[in-house]
Amino acid sequence: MAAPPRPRTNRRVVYETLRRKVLTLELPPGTALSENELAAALGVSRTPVRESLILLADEGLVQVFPQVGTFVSRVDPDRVRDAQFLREAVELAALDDVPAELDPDVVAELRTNLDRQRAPGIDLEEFFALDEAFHHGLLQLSGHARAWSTVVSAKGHLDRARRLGLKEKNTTTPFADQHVEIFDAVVAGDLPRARETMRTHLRAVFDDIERLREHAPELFATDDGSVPVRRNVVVWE
Amino acid sequence: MAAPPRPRTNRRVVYETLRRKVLTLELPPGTALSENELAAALGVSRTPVRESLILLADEGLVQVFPQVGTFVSRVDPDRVRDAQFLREAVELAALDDVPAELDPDVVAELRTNLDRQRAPGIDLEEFFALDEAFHHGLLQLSGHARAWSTVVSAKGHLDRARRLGLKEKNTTTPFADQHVEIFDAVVAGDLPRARETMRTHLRAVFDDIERLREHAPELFATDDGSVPVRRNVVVWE
DNA sequence: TGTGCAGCACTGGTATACAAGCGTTGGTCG
DNA sequence: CGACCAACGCTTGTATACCAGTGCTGCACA
Repeated sequence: MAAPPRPRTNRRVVYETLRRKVLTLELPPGTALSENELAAALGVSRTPVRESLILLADEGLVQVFPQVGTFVSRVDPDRVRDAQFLREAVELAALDDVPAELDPDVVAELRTNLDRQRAPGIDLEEFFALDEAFHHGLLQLSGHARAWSTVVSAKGHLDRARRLGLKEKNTTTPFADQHVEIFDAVVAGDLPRARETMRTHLRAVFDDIERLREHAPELFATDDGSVPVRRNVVVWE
Repeated sequence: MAAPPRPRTNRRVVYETLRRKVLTLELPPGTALSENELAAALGVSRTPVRESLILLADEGLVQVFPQVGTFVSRVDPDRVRDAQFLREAVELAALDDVPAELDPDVVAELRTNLDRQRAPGIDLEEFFALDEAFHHGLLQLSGHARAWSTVVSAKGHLDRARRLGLKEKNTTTPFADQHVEIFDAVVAGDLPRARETMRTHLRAVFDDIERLREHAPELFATDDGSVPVRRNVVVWE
């Protein structure tokens, strides 16, 4: 038995906390993150905070400017495209490897998942969690579950764009329906339909970006090489 | 102009040094890495060393066992498979997006690259660098150059397996020939041949693994959950 | 009133000190 | 001779101190 021990170090806690807040937009793009302030707020020293920020910077979720500051990165449409390309490539390739005999446990899990996705008035974050689990489950069917973690690490910008899109639309129904269609096609062994529906499903994010850039341009990166700067603000003691 | 400043901090230097030594097998799988020893050897403090190790651990190139030690990870055949799957998915998907009109600059670069690959008695590490540049160039042709960095981060185990295979075979010619065939097919617009040759080319690594595991089992991971332990050794002062 | 410059507050990068835990090791006791 | 156990040395995790660099701020001066 090779149970991988995941010690709950402060670094892991801080990393997961910050990553969640960035992805859920609780920390909006452009927010200044001071290592000292974060450390004080989280009740730890700078060390675990700093090490977490380094990992987040490696994922592109934050940007570190030495001697200036650390900032939640703005959503970069180029990175969204890169992540979408990678994700689509992986998920379509996985569909090609789905065996004729499906793992019944995974199939059952996926059915339960899809039912929950269509619960009326579902919370947006809960839908996202189910969405992630659904796509992860599809990769499981093809025996490529472990490749999912790499995709997850790479698609931070993509996830933020999708959240922005869903918040604006305020409905998850079309996506849940597409999930059902993909699932049905996989179960039926209809590979071409599964591929085509998946491709359409994954490319939906592109429909939103341009409109979103008009609504909230401050959340998106520009290519003018500008960098954030510190601002002194009045503090009410 | 958005020139991304890449400050040459100690952390960056240490990270790149360690990563290179792990990938080139100069630091063989299983090697114990002491933060203190590395810091002393590299003439820096523990901080940049430690931060580099955290990044390498995130890539799976080293494993950190709290209060026990840090070790160069053994080549994990499962991870090799995962990375191969991801890489193949990305590179084949990129071939689908190659436009009819190729960027002449990139094409010229690729030609020069291929000539160098076939230089007699080429050094193995130089061949690897050209190999990487070749595949990166193919992604450039399809406009997905940035996705390469994600693939690079994910394929550390794969690269080490390929180096082991090439060291054993002691010839790079077949791979250079495959590169030429892929390139010719792309230039000729023969997508099916490009895809098929690429697939064969990328899957060659599987041919070696089983044989290598017999030759040098200590370089490969096992699934028995065993972890490295420290060994006190006699030192001749 | 406008302008320039010096100081200052804050940043992340690095070095160092301390804490907690594991595994060996060597001695002691049965 | 064998088994246990306590102490030690090394590990990584965390906290803290110091450093160089950056950009704002407010005063001095024209």
